[in-house]
Amino acid sequence: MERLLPWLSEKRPEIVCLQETKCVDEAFPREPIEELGYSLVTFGQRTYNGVAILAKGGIEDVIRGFGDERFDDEARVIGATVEDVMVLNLYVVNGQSVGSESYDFKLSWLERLRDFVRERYDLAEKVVLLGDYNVTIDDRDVHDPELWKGRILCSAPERAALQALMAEGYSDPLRKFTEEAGHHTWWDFRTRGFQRGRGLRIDHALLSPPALEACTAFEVDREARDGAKPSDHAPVIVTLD
DNA sequence: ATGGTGGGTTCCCCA
Repeated sequence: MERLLPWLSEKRPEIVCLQETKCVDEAFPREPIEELGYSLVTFGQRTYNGVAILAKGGIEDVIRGFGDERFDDEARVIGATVEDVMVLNLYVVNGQSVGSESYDFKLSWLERLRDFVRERYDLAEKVVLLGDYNVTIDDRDVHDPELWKGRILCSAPERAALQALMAEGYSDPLRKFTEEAGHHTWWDFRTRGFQRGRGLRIDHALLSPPALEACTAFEVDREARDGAKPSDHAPVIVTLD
């Protein structure tokens, strides 16, 4: 909250999606956010996971989870409509390491996400599928592709699962503006990755065709990753006209 | 192949 509130005041985004809130809904600190003119919806649990949507406009048609008991005991999905934009906010399973039980769960989870998206959303609408995907799209998202080759966040099956979602009709807006590598969104605390400039791009905002058409800017707010007690992620800011 | 840092809870787990 010490970092979010000043950031909200400075940037004033229309919609903000949070992941890893690690907080039950009853305990969520709503008032300081509402005082800044935002309404919010949350889907949280103690210690792990948790997602929230904040918006200056009205938040409607809220959904929590996939509606599938195999996945919904972990609070990783919240969706809503804000004006003409349908938002799905995701905290994708990390997967720990390639071949682990958690990794298999991650691949199943991504498959379920694809089915959910196919069932729920109309590609003729402005749809934004965003959040911490815990997957790099390709090697341009990796500071050192040789080092990361085949590892968690970069393995071929994870990327294939993300590609399958994108193949439903959702595009990475960064590639509307540039083909260059970089634009990292996450840096590991353990290796002091941010200080060393060794990051990954694992946070994405995938857009339906009308949303992509309306998209006029893409930015990673690296400043928000700096300073005292930062998140290990930097916010991705996508502008739709 | 390993460990490093950080947060939150419990003396360990997850990222």
